[in-house]
Amino acid sequence: MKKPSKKPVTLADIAAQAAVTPMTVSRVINGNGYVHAETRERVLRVAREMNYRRNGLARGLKRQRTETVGMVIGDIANPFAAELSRGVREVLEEHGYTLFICISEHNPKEDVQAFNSLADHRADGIIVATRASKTGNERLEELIESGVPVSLIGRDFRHAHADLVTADHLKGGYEATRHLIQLGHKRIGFIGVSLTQGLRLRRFQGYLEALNEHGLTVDEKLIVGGRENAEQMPGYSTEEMGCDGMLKLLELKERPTAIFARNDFTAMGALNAIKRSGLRIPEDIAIVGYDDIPLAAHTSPTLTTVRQPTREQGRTAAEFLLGRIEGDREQPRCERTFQCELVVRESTIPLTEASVTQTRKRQKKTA
Amino acid sequence: MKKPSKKPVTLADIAAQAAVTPMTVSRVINGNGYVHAETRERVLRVAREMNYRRNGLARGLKRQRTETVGMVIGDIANPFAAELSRGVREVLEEHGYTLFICISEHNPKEDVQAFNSLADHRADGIIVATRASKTGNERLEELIESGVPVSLIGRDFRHAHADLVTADHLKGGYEATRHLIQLGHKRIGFIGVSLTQGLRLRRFQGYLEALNEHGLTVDEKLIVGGRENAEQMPGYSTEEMGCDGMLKLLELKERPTAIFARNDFTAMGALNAIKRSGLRIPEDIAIVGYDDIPLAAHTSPTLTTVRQPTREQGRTAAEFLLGRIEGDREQPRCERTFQCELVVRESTIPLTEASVTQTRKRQKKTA
DNA sequence: TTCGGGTAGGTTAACGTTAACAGAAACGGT
DNA sequence: ACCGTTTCTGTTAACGTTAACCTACCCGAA
Repeated sequence: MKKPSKKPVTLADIAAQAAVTPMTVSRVINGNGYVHAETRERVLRVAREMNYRRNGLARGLKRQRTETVGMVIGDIANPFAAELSRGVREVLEEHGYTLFICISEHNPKEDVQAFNSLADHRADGIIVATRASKTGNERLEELIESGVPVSLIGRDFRHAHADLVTADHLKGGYEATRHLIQLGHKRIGFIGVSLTQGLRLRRFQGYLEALNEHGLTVDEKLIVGGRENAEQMPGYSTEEMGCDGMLKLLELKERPTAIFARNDFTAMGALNAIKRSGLRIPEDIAIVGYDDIPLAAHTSPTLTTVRQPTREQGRTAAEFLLGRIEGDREQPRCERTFQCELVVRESTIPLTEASVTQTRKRQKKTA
Repeated sequence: MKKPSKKPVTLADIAAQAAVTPMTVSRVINGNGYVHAETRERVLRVAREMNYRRNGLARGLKRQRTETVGMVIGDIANPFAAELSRGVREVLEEHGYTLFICISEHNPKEDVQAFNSLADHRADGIIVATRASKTGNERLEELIESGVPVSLIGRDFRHAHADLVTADHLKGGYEATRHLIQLGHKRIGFIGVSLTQGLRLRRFQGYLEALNEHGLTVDEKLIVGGRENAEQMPGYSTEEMGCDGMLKLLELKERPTAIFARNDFTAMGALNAIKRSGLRIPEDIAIVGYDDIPLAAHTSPTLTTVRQPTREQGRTAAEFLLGRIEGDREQPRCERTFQCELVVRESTIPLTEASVTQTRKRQKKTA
């Protein structure tokens, strides 16, 4: 006896069928208040039979919270973002919240739209993992000030009432670079930023700092790959950036002996460009990536990279957010910075005199 | 004069401030009905000053639609899913709909939860891009029958009132395999399924069909990699599956001369396992992947693979869904199957007698 | 002058749920 | 027998928005 019901079943429908008031049904569904065992059974049976589903809109409207959290991500295909979202979900689920994800495609306009959508639909809080932008930050500030709980991950933006989770990429970049320096490298290229825009990228600052502290001069020709408008270019992937950037570096008269790439995808692009040119890794050129994506352990050679505790960052951001949602929304900012860890694999080995000479020979051949 | 307002601003607040009724404010905000130009300006000014944001819950409750679409994805880090979601978003945005994404982590239970969350929050429709499962399909059927518009992508499940978009993976798998056969390969391995479970995977069926049609026997020893419970194993990535599977194949007395991998990640895992063992690609072992993810053009050697029109699938699914939402929800199923395309790159070349002998020699050395 | 139609706005009542309160019955202790 | 407490259920009034209906004015045509 199934009806091809058009309108969804409401509490009132169940109430009528079970000969009680909607309020009683509500109590049964939510399991609060006193309801006689017999009544409860009857109501539950009817609800099941009618295939009842609560109306989250009405419920949210009345209760002034939706038990829903929104997360804004720049790029859905990024394993880093994926891992973050797993951490977030783990925590939210434990507390009965649902996660809805919005994608901004690294576009500030879409960023703002995502914030608005989530705010309009009254998500109880928002986790933001997109890169900072002027318009985005402005809108975010308004939201925070209007009382929406916000938790930021790795976004270069601070607000007294928005929590913040980051990893220490300055140190991460520093240690990656120092690792190469300690292996004997003096000409270390960086792929993935333009010199003008790159200063906002912490890991790049770390690179510069390491060079300076070890008395190496920064050679602008060794810094390649950041197209200013790369983010607007659809389909211009970061591995392409790594490949293109590396090719540029290989054309130099004085080639770098080591590469620090902005992230693992860029590193993999560079890695393949190097192989394609007939040079060997790590003997001819060493390479360090960033993020330690799963694939980094499965390239050949496997990739030395910098790992950040990604899932933990997601978990922490979610915990901060829940603290704000269920506690004092006006409480001062919680902030936590995670440490990164250099993971040494096969793509970096000490630079020996032998390999240097060998490189010179090859260079002549190629030229 | 900013107030640290706790409660969000409502139409009534604006109405009071602008000396009109909430209804008039509603008309201004939504731009329908007659409102005097002066009044409109005044209301808009007040709304802006008070930083008004419509309450999507109340609005949705009253209008019985939220202009929101949910999409359920198995794995957020998958470039294929990412591209799908881009296509979906493109279309939705044109029509003023917002996309919320739920992740099921390839877990049927989470799948059902995602369906429920979206239905409870009254998304106007749901796009499902997760793998079929018993519980998932059951719940989906209930939803569809209760009138929720549903559009499926590549899910092995049919319903008279749910639209369906797929690519012809049977043919894709067939052509990938035939390509290898035409290159002269006779021992072609498949990585990524267990024989028992694999029959549901269309591309694997295509593989079997191609072998049969060309008079090659299917050797069970050449089919590896599908752990029955791989999906429940957290952190067991598909590239790991490719690597492990390949290692198993390399141990065989009679090694395959070509590999067809379930997807590009698996192929990359296999590719690196082969390199690590000292064999060459494609001379010693040829390899074909599936999906044509961006990285496939940047491995070394670049990867021969099967491309499916991913973004188009997303777009079509979204168009079907909107047709159902804005048109007749009971209309018969729309169905569209896209064709796949073999993309030949460097990882496959003709198998020559020379390379066969060479392989034999190497095999002796290794052994 | 009357009438039709466009313009400008207000009034009412829902959408589905639940917080808050209220009434009544049942129970246990003195 | 009486009173306080626990159990069970019902009533009312919101939450914020908008569809539907209604009133009133103004303007030009008949």
